[in-house]
Amino acid sequence: MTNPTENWSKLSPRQAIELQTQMASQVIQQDDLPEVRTVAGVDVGFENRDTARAAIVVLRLEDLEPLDYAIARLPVAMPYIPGLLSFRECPVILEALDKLRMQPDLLLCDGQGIAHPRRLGVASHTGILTGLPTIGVGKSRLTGQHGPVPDKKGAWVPLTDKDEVIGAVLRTRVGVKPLYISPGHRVSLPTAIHYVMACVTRYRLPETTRWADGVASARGQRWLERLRDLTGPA
DNA sequence: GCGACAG
DNA sequence: ATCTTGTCGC
Repeated sequence: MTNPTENWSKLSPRQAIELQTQMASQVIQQDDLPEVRTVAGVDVGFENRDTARAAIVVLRLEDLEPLDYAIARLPVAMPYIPGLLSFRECPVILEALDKLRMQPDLLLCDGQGIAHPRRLGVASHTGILTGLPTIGVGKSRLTGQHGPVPDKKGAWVPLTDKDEVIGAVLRTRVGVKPLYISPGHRVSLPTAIHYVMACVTRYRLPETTRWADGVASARGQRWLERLRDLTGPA
């Protein structure tokens, strides 16, 4: 009854776009976050055409060990339209966040933050809705342009739109496609890059995303067993 | 009008 | 996102 997303399914694409433009003005692109002790990753998977499943896993930043997790399922209310992803995924993401026993200091989302046509990708939108500091971690580009990224771990080049820097294209591992990092909410670009790299070990994706991906995906049972083991049930 | 287009 | 096994390469 107080869920800000409950009427989204009635929005036309044009109304959704208008709402994005409006909400984008609330995004804070500067650092405004507490001392980060825990980082969470969130991902949304689809069990079928009309059921979304969100998985969130909270890790201790220090050693990247899982501390808590939550899973939520919800009927899909909107189709996938490039640029309007958050209207499809935010409802179930909020549901999963509610179930967590421990709120994270920072949240890494699949997809873009401000690297979006109206500067309100799913990470920024989630940040505005929850107040949490967020970072967008995209596996591919939505908008913006960039030059070649040096093939060295940690190397990055700016992602720009006109004269504005909207993110970074970051090489998290040699020999693989780079990631598209952008501030979601209450985090600057340098800080976003910093924390993403702090969560990267030997894989392309940060551990936060790897855990969330594993659990949200169809073959998530395997990951769940490990989680229950490390964090306890629920 | 013609492409591009997160998950 | 999802449908899906093996396979090429560092």
